[in-house]
Amino acid sequence: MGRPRTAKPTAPRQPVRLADVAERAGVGTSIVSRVLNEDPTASVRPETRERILEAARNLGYRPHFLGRALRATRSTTLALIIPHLADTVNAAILRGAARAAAAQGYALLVSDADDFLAGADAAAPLLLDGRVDGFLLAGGETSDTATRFLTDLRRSAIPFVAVNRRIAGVEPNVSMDDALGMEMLVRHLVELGHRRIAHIAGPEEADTARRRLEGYRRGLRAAGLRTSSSAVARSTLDESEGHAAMERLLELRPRPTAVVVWSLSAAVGALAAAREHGIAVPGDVSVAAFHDAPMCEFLEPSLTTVRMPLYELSQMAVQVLLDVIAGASPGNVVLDAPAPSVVVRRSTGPVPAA
Amino acid sequence: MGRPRTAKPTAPRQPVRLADVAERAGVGTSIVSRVLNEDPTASVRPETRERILEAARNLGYRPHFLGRALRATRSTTLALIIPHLADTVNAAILRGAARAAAAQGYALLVSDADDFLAGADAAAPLLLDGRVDGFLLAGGETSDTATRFLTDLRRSAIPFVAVNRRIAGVEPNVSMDDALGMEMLVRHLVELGHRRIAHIAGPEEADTARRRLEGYRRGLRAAGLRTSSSAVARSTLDESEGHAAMERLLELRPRPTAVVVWSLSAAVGALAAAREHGIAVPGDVSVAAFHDAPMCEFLEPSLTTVRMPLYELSQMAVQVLLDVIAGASPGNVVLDAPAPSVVVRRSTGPVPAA
DNA sequence: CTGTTAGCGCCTTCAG
DNA sequence: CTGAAGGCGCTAACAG
Repeated sequence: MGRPRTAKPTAPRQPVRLADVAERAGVGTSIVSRVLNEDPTASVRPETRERILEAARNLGYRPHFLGRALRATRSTTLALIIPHLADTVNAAILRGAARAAAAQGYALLVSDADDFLAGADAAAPLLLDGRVDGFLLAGGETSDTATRFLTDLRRSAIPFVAVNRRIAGVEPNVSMDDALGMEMLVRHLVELGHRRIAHIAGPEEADTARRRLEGYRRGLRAAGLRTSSSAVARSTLDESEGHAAMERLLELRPRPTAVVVWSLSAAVGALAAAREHGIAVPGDVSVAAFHDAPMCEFLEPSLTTVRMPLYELSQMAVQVLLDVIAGASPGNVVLDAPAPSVVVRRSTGPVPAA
Repeated sequence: MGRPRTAKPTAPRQPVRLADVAERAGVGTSIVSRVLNEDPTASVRPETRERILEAARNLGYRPHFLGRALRATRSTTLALIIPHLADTVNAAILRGAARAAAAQGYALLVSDADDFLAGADAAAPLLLDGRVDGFLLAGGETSDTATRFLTDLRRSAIPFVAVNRRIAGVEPNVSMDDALGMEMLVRHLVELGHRRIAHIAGPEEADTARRRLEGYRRGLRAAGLRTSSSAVARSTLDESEGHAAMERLLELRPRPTAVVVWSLSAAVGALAAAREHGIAVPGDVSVAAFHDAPMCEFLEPSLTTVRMPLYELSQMAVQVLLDVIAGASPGNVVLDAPAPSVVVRRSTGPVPAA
């Protein structure tokens, strides 16, 4: 009776369903549901409860995700849209988010921002149909497709949180004090006696890049240095662009005695450029970079950086997103702990004598 | 009538459902479904079809994922379990998988292997309940929890594919010829005249490490070098371990004139170790690493590597997984295109005179 | 204390 | 050519 149809090749789709447990325990499905979900409002005779639990155990029952999600109109799934997964920084964000989400019982869908937003027609719909309870938007770039996606997203009323990205009208967001981090790096150099401090900045469109540039300028002003004396070269995350930017800065006369770089990867390129041109680091020019990683210790020379609380950032973003999903309307969050810290290594030193 | 209950704070859960479209078009839900899904078996009066399409457009209808998935008992979702997301190699796998999955209309769930397998009690159940159509298992490590998870997985009959990981009984898997890549690296060094070629190998438990070690030995044998003369130091993916391993190798007498390293990150540490000990690369010792990345160009010295088809690997893995889901039983796949290629940079050179 | 019932949103026979 | 109805697996309201 349970499953007729002699031996048709059609296997039961779900090995064991709630109803199977109920039948086995000789009760109705609803108590089974309540017992298994530990519904506190329901009181069940200990004996029945035991029978149910045992039946479930024997049958190896596991609630079917889709059935439950459909019923609850909640998918317990979050999506992270993130660019440049190969970059350490973004990898850290992904890892933090995955962990935080898992800790709260949520699964995490990942989509490459470039693909996702570029092929907005193909990928985006995938996620916009109740598949996901909320979005984490990482990455600082603004593009047409990104904006279009945001419009869709807002219209769809799916909660979202921007991570490390402050864009007018995109709220809430969770970010760090990038400006402060950069300012601290500048201060470190100022304390070493540097006055001509240049900056390899990121693309204008990246708001993290803008905030770091601002921190750089603030650092100069705080030291009483005219920002007009500042030298800024643009780069992307690519090592090769950092390399090219550094070459431009090294041609300036008078030459800067220190360079702060907006990203680790660009700094790797910058170090190489100095080397190739016979410029000693830190003998002739000091170099410092934004964001820390294990690798920094092993570069030549080892690289002074400012370490930012990336992991906490991403944990916090998940938390805020879950709050939004729960109905809260938190404002923007700027993480202030742990504070950025300068990790001094060999790439920065006193101003050269000359 | 459509939605009574005056103005209760309960908003309609789904903005617009199939039924809404049907009502608007003045038809039944079933034709709407067929039209929207372009069911070829159904013939619909062009006029009705038009009315339906227009209604859907006007209302901004989008099929609800959970409803559809429940009905189809398919979630069009894949999960990737992957370790060390911060590592370039794994980032590449993730990216390839995300892209390939998206291209096929699948979403990709990501879970950190360490967390996932460690907290098998917490995270794993999340994915084992119809939430996911198949698993991609990346990473070469074998651990108790990993094995336990595999057992669960097999029992649950959810399709899976191992990526870049060959473990007895875990099939199908999609992998590359790591041994060949390593052998090519050794051959490159042999052609430069090296005879004392050492190896910084990965952990015994990592099967990629084992295969690379095997390739290293094969390379020596092919050159008529006694593998007994080989020197192998163990390391992990950490730069610091690569550093330590290199120091051990540099103490050997006679000292090796070349070192091939099982991973990029370990090689970064190895380069630093040589530098610190005043050993010139490639003047005194040549260094070459497995796997390529943009960064390699900018290290000091720039690093000779072998480039492996990681992107293709991961694309292929998705394809194979989808085949399995579709009912095929493909065997193990070893990717042979594009073939590994040695990228010669400055870290390898002729044998030192002495 | 426990069972019945009514859907969540969709697709798909089966009738008309 | 189109509509009505049933059910994917689960939970929650309402009866007993």
